[in-house]
Amino acid sequence: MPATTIKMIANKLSLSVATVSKSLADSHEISKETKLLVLNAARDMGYVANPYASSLRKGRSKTIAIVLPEIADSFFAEAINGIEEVALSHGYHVLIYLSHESLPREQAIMQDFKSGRVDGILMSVSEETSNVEHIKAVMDSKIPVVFFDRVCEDLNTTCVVTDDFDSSLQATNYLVSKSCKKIAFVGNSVNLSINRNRVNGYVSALQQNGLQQQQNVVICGKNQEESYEIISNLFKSDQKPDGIILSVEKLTAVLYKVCADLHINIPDQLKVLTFTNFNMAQFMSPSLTTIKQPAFNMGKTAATILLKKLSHTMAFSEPDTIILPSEIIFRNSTSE
Amino acid sequence: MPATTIKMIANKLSLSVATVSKSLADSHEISKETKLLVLNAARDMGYVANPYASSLRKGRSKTIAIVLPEIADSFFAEAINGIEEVALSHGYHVLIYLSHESLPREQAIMQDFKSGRVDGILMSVSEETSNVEHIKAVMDSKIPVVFFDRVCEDLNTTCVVTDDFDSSLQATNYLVSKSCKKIAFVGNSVNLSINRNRVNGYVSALQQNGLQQQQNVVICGKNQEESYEIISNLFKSDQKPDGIILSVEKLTAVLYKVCADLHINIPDQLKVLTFTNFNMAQFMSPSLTTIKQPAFNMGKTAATILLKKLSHTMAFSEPDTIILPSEIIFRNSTSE
DNA sequence: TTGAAAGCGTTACCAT
DNA sequence: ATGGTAACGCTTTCAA
Repeated sequence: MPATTIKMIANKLSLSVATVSKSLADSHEISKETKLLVLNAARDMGYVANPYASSLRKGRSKTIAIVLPEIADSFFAEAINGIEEVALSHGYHVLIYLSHESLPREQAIMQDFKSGRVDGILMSVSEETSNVEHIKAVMDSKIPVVFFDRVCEDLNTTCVVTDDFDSSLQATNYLVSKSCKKIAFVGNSVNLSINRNRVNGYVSALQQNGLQQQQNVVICGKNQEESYEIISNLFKSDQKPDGIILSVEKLTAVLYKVCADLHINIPDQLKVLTFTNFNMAQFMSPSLTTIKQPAFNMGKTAATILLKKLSHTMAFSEPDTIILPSEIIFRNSTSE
Repeated sequence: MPATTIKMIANKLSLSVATVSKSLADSHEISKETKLLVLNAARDMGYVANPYASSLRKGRSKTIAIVLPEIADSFFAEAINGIEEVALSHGYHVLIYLSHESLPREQAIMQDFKSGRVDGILMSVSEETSNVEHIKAVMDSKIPVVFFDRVCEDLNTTCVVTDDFDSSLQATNYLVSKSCKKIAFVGNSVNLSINRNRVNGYVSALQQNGLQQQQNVVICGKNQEESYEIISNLFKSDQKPDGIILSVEKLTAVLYKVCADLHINIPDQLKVLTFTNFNMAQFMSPSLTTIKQPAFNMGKTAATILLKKLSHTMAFSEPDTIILPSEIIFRNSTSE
């Protein structure tokens, strides 16, 4: 059964394709009666417009892309939910691309976008993304990009972020108030502004408390095994921490495992908190103190802004940073 | 900067568009020298083919759709990973659609596919999907559908599932061996074959152990709050269970909360296990016994089969059921 | 080996 | 209010 086309409807009703097309678009040039006729025929014949013909002709696709480092992370999963909700309600389709934290992969993905496949892009950059030429190139070809969470601050477009510096500062201060003296910060490399902000918040808090000598920023490994080694070595050094801030959700499992294996009691010997959205944190053993990002809302906000740019009710590259607050949820991993 | 077209390359090289098009497609009709010329020019000019023009002309889009109930579930997130890997490596693009467990929404999504937007569909049906006409209609329009996890068995196409019946049976037997006498099964409505299989496995195990009188299948609510009520009422009835099998990842948090609130000790007073992929189960309190589906592999397998159908190396609607085994991981929530 | 031209299904301009 | 037709950028057939 081949798809119904405008031409087939036109033939059936002895109308021109132009008239049918305009009727379907609910143009005011067309009489009420004709419109009704066309709409009914279209319904009866199961007509659905060919999006490729339409996109080709109109020069836009009603499609946006989400480019993410990964998906098995509760933050990104929730963010996609928010994005999808907005996209759907505006009749947009969503293509998803995973960079898997690889710059070459991200570059290849962006290269494809020069084709005009998507009208706009929502993006959280990969861990390796220090060079941003591939992103700039796409923006130069007039395709708006809105960053969320992992942003490129120097790229002159809208960024939707959370208050990483403040959260990190507040979290560190909290650990200090719980009498931690040697607090380590474990995260990804500081390529990304998000990580720099978190590290800076941590460092500032240490300074405020005269603990700058104890500063200890640890970069985790490429995989769970490497991270396990790195973290477990932490406890064998003379820098042995009594508090840890994790900047990566996945490290939580690793750290809990290290502690189990080395018989380190949380929170007695070590206080732990994690940047994560993960809603079962409350049922972990011990329950995990978290800095919870407004993931759904960040996705929703970023998508709303992108669509606003696409509808030209907002300047193409209006640079702007929107900060949605995270929430620190205190649980047992930080209180004895 | 408008996108480069074949025509622009043709003009620059004083060649015809036909020649350029064939060169880019690496056709044997074209001489080595010309090809090289074209390829270099294309590279220099930053040419990327317009996918909409190409799709319109060729009648296929090199795009597939994933239709899912939700994304904030570790199973689906992992499955998407598997799908994306296969799609990418074959040059396919992935559109994502969330039904949010709503049949009307799923119907609207499927309706759109009649447009030819995608070449094929990977699908896990919504909770409400008892009527499957909308899916049949798409299949009738020659767009292959491959189901994974939440399948429609009577729809005459390939399904990728896990051994739900066996896992459920084995899990139930295990609880019996741990001296549970009143085992409840809490899940979604039995619309879906996946849920029926799990329930049937549970019932069979009860029968094998002469416990059929204690059969107790509970349908959870639409949201966390409703589920909380339903589950907490369970413990106030005379059917008060000493073992629970959860068929839905999200219910784990709810059940743990109920137990905390009602001061029910897991595993002493109640043994619990959950169908989930969730990799932090080992760090929950108590650590959670899980039936872990091969999510990544299921996604990968389903995608591979779909692409095989698309490349016509496999019959369009070759019905087949591929069963990948789940793994039961025994932890403290089921052993005192 | 290369090129001209038709056509994919739609939209939009210009007539009528 | 309706219709003819060109054009979007590409692929493919056929001719040179």
